[in-house]
Amino acid sequence: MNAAAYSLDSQVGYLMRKANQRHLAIFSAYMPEMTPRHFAALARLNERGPLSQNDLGRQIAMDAATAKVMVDKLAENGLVKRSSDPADRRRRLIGLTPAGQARFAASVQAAHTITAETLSPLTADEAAHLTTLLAKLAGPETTA
Amino acid sequence: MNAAAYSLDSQVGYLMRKANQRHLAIFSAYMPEMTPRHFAALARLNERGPLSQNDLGRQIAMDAATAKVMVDKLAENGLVKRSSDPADRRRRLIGLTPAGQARFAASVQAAHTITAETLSPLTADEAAHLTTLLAKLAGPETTA
DNA sequence: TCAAATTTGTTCGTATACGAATGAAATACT
DNA sequence: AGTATTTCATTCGTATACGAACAAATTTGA
Repeated sequence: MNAAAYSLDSQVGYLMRKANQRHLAIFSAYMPEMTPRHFAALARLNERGPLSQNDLGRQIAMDAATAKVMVDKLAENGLVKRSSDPADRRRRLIGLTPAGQARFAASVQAAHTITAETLSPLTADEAAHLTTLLAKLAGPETTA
Repeated sequence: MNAAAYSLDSQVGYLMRKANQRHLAIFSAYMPEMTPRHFAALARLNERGPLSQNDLGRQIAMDAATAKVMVDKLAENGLVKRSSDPADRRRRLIGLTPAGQARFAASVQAAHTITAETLSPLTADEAAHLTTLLAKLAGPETTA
């Protein structure tokens, strides 16, 4: 491997960083009041119902410390509420409030637009293929 | 668009975040002494020769403030040196030191391994296709 | 030639992510 | 039952990214 032969612009890692940057810019344009992670949390809670804080974190690929900060913020904004789990006193069950459900429902449209806009340089076939390939790269789905 | 129909696990943004997370873990396992951005800077400088600080930042997709911090650190580690541009007194030309060149040369192998490991869930054809698609998503190449 | 606009690099503030260490509670194992 | 291990949530420290505002230098255009 010759050092001169290394092409930064064709490395997956670099391309993912750039593609993700572009995506984040699109996201923030269409959904300025939330980050992708916040939206992911709402989506997951909407999909699966109340989860413990750590569980929620795992199911949207973030560690416990990060999840805590995020849940704090969502709770501040009234989108989520914590209740204690009678079966396990360590746990704090996180669930959507009505406001949280409403916010999620109101944002789904924008989320679809964001995905579409992000994928807009690709044909429909290419977009579908990319999604499939990324899913393989991303690893298992934490379906728990 | 029904809210219930929204599938987080098939959104490009979410998949890219997860894929990137996995990639970062691999990177840090094979090249613990550097971040992907630091390596990108070395690669770019190796490829194109000395660049002004802001230019370097643009060519590896980071803003001026971030580039400054990174260049400071690379300079601390002796991988890069700043010289003033006689033609433009605002500019600080950033170039690889011999140590920087050596570090880059010594890391190229690991970089290839990182890319290969990141792409390991895919066949060779799939990997090539993914790279092509990501390049389209990432936008233009700042070839300047 | 000279005023206006742009570019360069810097600093500051803010948001974000995560590893590691901790104490409390639950579970596993013997 | 009782000890060891694991899990939950929290806190602290550290690294990172970027927008915005700024002064100095350069370029543009009248």
